[in-house]
Order: sequence, then C-alpha cells, then structure tokens
Amino acid sequence: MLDIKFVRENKKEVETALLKRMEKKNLDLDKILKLDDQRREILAKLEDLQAQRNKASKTKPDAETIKQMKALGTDIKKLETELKKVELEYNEKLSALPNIPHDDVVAGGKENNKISNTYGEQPKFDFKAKDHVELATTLGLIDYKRAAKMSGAGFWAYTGDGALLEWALLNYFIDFHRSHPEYSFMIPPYMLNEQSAFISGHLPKFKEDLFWTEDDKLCLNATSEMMLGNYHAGEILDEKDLPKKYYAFSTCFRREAGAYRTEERGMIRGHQFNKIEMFHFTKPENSWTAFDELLAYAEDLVKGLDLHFNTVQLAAGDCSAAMAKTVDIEVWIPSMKVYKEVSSVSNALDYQARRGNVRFKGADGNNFVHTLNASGLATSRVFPAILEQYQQADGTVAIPEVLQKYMAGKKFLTK
RNA sequence: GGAGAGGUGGCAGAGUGGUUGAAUGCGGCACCCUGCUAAGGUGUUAUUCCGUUUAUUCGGGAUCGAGGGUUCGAAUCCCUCCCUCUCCGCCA
Repeated sequence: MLDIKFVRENKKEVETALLKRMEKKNLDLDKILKLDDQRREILAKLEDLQAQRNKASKTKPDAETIKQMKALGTDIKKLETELKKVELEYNEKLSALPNIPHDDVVAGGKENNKISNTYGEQPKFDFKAKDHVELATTLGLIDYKRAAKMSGAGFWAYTGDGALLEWALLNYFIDFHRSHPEYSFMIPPYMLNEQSAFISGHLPKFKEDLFWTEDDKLCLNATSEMMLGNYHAGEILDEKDLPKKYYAFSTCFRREAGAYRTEERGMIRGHQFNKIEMFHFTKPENSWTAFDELLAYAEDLVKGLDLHFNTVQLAAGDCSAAMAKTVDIEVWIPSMKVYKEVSSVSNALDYQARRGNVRFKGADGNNFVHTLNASGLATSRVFPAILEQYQQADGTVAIPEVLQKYMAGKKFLTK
C-alpha cells in the first residue's frame, strides 16, 4: 500500500516511477486522487455533524433538541453510506497500485533483467547427461508415479536416499541460519486467513493460485513469507528490538493452475515444496543494508553447495507488486539449458508494513517498519540442480560435500 | 461437536444508557525533596484520521475483540462473527 499523502504531494514522480513497471493504460492516479478528495470532503461534512451531535449529547437534551438531533442522525447516516461507497472504491484502487520501484531498478519486463553476479560455470559432461527426472527415477530418489496416483499431477514423493537428501538440504540450510544467532527460527502455521493473505500482498492477485478450504476461510500458505509478514501485524515494535530477523520452515502449496510445459516437468514446478524463508523487520534507514545481507546469505547457501548460478537484477515489471526491488538467484539446470530461481531477495520498504500496520516507536513517534524477505532456500530447484550438475558418467550422483555429514558420510547416490 | 464464562489503555482491574477516552493500582517518563541507598511528593503517560499550523500549536472525528443494529445519546442494550478460558464429548 502506498502512502496517499506521498502520492498526493508527488504525483508526477510517483507516476513516472510506476510506469517503469506497468502500462500507462492501467495507471490512473487522477482517479485515485479524485476519490481521495471526495473522501475527505465527505469526511469533513460528516465530522462536523458528529461534533454537533456529541455536543448535544453531553447532558440530557430537551424535547426540542431531541427532535433536531433525530434529523441530524438521518443526515449522518446518509453521509456515512456515501463515505463508505467512496472509500470502498478508493481502497480498492489504492491497494491495487504496486510498490514504487527503487531508483536502481530498470524499467520494463523480464527482457530487461540483468545478470549481476555469476558463480562457477556450466559443467561440461563428456558423456550423455541425463535430466533430473531420469536420474531421480533410476536412482529411486523420487516416486512421481505413485505420488500422482495418490494426489494427482504436480506432486512427487521423496523416497529412500531422495528423502534423506531433501532432509539433508533442509538441515544444511537451518544449520547455516543457526550460525547467525540474531536470526530466530520459526515454524509457522501453514494455513492462513484471507486478511493475512491480503496483508502479505498475495490477495487479490493470487487468489486463484492458492488452495482454499471449502468454506473459503483459510488457504494453504504458498510461501512462509505470507506468515512472517503477518507475524507482527498491528503491532508497535520497540525501536531497540529492531531489526527483527527470522527464518522459517514451511511446506509451500501452490495451485500452479494450467498445464505444465514440458520444460517444467519433474520437480521444477509443483503443488508442494519445502522452503526456508528469511525475513527482516527493520528501521527504514537500515533496509538496504539488510537487503545486502540477505542477498549475501542466500548466495552463500548456493555457493556452499558449489552449484553454478547467476544472480539477476529484476526489471521493475518482473518484481512482484509489493516489492521495490528484487534480485533472484538462479541455478543452472543443464538438461533444460536454463537458470531457475532458487531464491528471491526483496525489499518491500513500507509497502507491506502499511497493509499490515506494523510500526515502531522511535524518537519522532511511530513509523512504519520496512520488511524484506529472501528464500534461504527452496529445495525444489536445488534438488534437481544437484542431481544434474553432480551427475557422474556411471549414472550415479555425487553428494555435495556440505551435505555428506547429514547422510551418514555417504558420498554418492547410487542405485 | 455440546454447555457455560469472558474479551476494557504497557499490565492488573473498575465501570450496565448521558461531560467516561475511560476510576484505581502497578509500570514508564519528567521534575522536586531527603547525606547515600531505600522511601516520599508533584506532574505526565493510547492509537488513528481530517482540518489548521508546520520546531511547535490548536479545533474536531473515530477507536473499550471485529462488524452491523436499537437510541436524541452506546464500553454499557440487541444480532452476527473472531478469539481466550472451564467442563463434557470426539480423537485415524
């Protein structure tokens, strides 16, 4: 949610910035500002009437006053109805506006994304390399068939060493975060209500991508960012407690409606996957430092696995609406010849905090905090990247060194 | 799932229709007093919105779990929902 006062006072700048990420035909600031004017005009009238009523109600009124106040009450009701109508449209339009992209975020869509860092290089195979689906199946790590029988397309079951590898990854991630004691670990609920999904910025946009209970009251979380962002909703934090840093584990559920493309088979895009998420609540002046820290940690996690990856600065149009800036870490999937996102590092500034009303008490009163999030990491892309990048000529897969201690010292995944 | 009780300011806890945004206590902050400490005294201490001014101030609105309703007037009465507690039931 943008600050309407800021929009009011910096209309030109806001418009220019927003056009970096959206088309002109979808942006009508004038309409929003007009609704804002209407809203305040009605409010002024309404409050004047309410003041009259309050004055008369301080003591027992006489019959004549009661008569007058009765009429006044009717007018108040009328104005209230009018106000509600205007506010509904105003809120809808204002909350649909995306965040203002950061200065160093370039305009346009995906095509303008820019690689800012590369680690390692594409492995060369002097044998016929397999894709992760074949490797996972032949080595008995993933059972796609039975998972589909039980749950349908887009699900998989980790089996045997595959389950151990998945668990090893999660342990590796968690141990990494544990070595930073200022971060605290959380296992949140995996289901959340509609209001929380709105605050996190996933509603209304992602309504169709979430799994809802039959009564529509709860949905399964699509990322624990949804939970972490809501954790301090409505709270006024103590300045000395900031920054608050969390990492959370959750299984994530996404509908991913529509058919899968062949390039997304296997475990690249599924209805269910596991992820550790980092999340910060910071003071505004510190949020870009926090951003750098999150990015460095996310990169360190992938480097630790010695996987070839690119770090990519997303163009404005490719960042999700709540974010002022996003940098993705993408690992190389050899069989697909593409880089796939394993972490998304984002700064929402005060956009989420405004929706969720998360503030801190400082010397100059209450202010909105800044929120940031970064995956650290999602396993579902790391797993296939390991299989493909670490595969051997004999059809086995080497286990990254940092994971071996979680797998009883095992060095290879074999049949 | 059934029955009952309850949700008030940072905390505890009054308040059942009319200067109650809210007594009192604790805590916090400021100042004062007393050799030190302990104690004591005085004052102050929620959030948010609109307008005004813009170091600041002032005027007004809203908020006693949330949303509706009744009334000239609601923390107080009614309805719906959410949450907490107690007892019973269920529990792959």
